[in-house]
Amino acid sequence: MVKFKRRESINNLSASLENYLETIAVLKKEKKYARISDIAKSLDVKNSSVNVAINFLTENGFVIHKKYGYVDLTDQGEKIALEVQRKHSVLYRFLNGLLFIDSEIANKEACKIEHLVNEETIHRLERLHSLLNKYFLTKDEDIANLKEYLEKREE
Amino acid sequence: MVKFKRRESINNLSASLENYLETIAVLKKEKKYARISDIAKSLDVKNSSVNVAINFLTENGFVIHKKYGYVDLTDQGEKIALEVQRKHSVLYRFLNGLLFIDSEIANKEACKIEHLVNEETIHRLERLHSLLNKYFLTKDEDIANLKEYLEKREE
DNA sequence: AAACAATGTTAGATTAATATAACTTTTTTT
DNA sequence: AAAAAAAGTTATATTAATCTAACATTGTTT
Repeated sequence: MVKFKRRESINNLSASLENYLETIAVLKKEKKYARISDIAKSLDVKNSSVNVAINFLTENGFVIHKKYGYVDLTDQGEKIALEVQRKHSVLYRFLNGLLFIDSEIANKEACKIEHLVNEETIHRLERLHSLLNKYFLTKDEDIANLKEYLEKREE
Repeated sequence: MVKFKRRESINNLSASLENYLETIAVLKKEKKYARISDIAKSLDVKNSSVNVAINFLTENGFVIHKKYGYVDLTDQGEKIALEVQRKHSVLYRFLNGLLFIDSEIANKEACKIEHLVNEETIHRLERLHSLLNKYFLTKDEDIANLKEYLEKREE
């Protein structure tokens, strides 16, 4: 059994630990609570792995968890979960809604990128997307043309 | 001493191993050859770490290296190095040249993202960038306006 | 060519993240 | 309420990637 330690990423948490927080937030929204096994199922890892991570997150003030009980986020944990969710959402919408990347792939890529880009980058990506939507993609025709252009390979 | 194994990422190589290949390609372009210690310096890791990685890459046909000699890429290794370099370049130009992210940060983010996005995503990002350059960012004024818009926080 | 410096290699240790397997607690079923 | 199932916990093992430290080889200087 190895203890987790803090690492890179904005809040000093590893991608893996950020994922645990994000997943707890999603589960809480979906079913009002998050159990160890729910988290394990969502992330496709074993209960024991979740346990180790949750112990670390508990000891460091990101989640609340007493033995055999539900897992909850502290304010600090929730703040990070929300930040990661926002990054995911902006990235997903950019990839799927503007670049027309297949939704499953867009989701997977967003999942990975969300842990390693700065908030400022996300902000500017979001601004670019909304600027284009507002001024250059007002008609269905514009959108169809963009899609066609992006998919083209030759030239 | 632990053996490397193949993992995710397009070509089935981990981000770390892709980085070694990319670095070798860069060094070869810069100084015509790549030594273990050059690679270590570039990646800010120790010689011994480079050695372990290079042994794995040699055994699996990505690089050529005999004891105490220079490191070279096989065709297979070079192919991957070029792909990663292309991803880096598209990502960097998008982040720095279109989103106006500070060049050092843009470079760091490109370095991380380059190992986990599909070629198709890179292609579309490049197409979007060149489309915008061609039709909507022809005057210096347009570019300045975009920069201002992207940086804005309110509203 | 001997001495020294630089570079490269190897073995073993460490870290983060995961898994397996045995065990405990809680929940559900009968 | 006893038995069975489900969920949670713990210890130990494994993997990728790195490090330290000892050692070997090569290159450079005198």
